[in-house]
Amino acid sequence: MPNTHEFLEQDRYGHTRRVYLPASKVAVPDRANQESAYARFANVGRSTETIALDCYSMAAPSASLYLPSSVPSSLNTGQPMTNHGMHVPSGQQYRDIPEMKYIPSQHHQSNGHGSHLGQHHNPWLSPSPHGDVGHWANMGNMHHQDMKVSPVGNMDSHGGTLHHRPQPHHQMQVAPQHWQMPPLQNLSSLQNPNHPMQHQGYTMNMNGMMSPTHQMHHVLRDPDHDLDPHPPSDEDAPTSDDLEAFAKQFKQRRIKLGFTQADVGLALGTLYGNVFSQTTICRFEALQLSFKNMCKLKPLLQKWLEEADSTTGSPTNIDKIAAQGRKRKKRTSIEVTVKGALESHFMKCPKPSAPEITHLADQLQLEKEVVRVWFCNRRQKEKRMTPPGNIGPNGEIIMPDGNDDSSVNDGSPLHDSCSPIHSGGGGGGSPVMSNYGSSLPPHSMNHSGSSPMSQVSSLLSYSMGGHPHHPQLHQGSHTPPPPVPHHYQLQQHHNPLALKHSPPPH
DNA sequence: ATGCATGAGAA
DNA sequence: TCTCATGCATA
Repeated sequence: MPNTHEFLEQDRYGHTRRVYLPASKVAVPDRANQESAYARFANVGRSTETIALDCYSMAAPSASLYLPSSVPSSLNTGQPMTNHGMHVPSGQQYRDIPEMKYIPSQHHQSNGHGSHLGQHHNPWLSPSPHGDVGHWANMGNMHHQDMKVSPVGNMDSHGGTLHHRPQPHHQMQVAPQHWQMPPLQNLSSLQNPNHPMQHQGYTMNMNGMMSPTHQMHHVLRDPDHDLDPHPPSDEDAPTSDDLEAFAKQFKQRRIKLGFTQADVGLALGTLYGNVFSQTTICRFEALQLSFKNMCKLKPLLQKWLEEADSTTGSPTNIDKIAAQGRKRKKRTSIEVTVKGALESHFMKCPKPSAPEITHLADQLQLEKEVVRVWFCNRRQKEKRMTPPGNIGPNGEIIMPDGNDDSSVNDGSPLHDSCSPIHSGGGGGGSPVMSNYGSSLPPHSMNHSGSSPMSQVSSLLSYSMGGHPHHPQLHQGSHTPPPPVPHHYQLQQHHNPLALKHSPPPH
């Protein structure tokens, strides 16, 4: 194969595969902005809605009957769909680049960023059919009993009430968007429009919506049909590949059908009694959920997809649930520099003790709680983003640096105490995501002016000098990471190319 | 799409 | 007090 490049690709779950790409495809994507951790999926990237819009124009006519909330009125007017006038991120036009995922980095690093390092623990690795995963996966129907959010319970889970619309739902209201007025055709069969409380799903089980006629669809019979070319395992214990494939396909279908992530989340509630947020759907598509979580959601989404696929043209009663009002602590915005310090600290000690947290909080002038939560989230993020083991150029599995804290992500409890805040301890940090992302803004380095800043500075310098065992991309060797300037995470995702630009080992 | 937050359940 | 699933709010 003359003009073909061969790559070893490692999926986020740690599986490797060989990939051949025509040289012509091996080019730097012009979507340098691709920020998803899983940008490798052509469509799994940014601008979901943008894509949706673009795709919408291609959607079957019937799709218009659905008029998802995200579809601009122009559609109704029968105007051609173009990006004009829509919020299409500048210069970012969706193009169906089917295999952007194969654009490798210099180090066979196919993964946007996560690929680094190995972690012992990998929730993503082969789920045991009898383990959690199996449990979830086998839920088949996914009854609410297993869900935290029970059909009824979820109503108040946020301290709010469900406002559902008594009327026949054919107006997916997401907001007062009058332009979307799906035709009533068939509505009658959907449900009794007169049933004020047919809260589908909430007070009963899923299914409070599809008309029998719709349910009859064969699709329901054969879940795998046309969904996943992958074999059977799907329902029982999805493999990481299954999940990956499904997520990808799900997204594509969803988009083609013209639904937004939010639509889906709500529909799930309507259909099966479990409402999910846009966030969750988004994360599912981006494979940013835990393996177990993915397994849990998959059947639901699969079902939804089947329904949606089989009912195109007829309106589902996608009720929107009014945003619940609950007092939530206002989201604190942590300064970049401070974040850098936290990140730095995290590298050395992903699981600081209470006193350490307090100390840190003091230094950074943050609430202790904020710091605590930050670490929790950071750990969580780490788990989600960190693929299992890294695969070297030769295909061998690279384990995390011996030197470090294997506690991270190995499923076992993290070491409780990372050495105190003092330098020296060669980092037990975690091989974290593409810290190659972007370097800290210049200003974060110099000037140590006021309080937190000076503290930050010291923290920074500390970690820098101390060879943050920075982990990322040990591409294929155990060789100690090159002295990289503290690239705190800072948006690894925002610049996938950064990875590609990372200094070659040699 | 993602950062910070909440709350349930487990340790 | 942690992990985990999840979501509001926001970039």
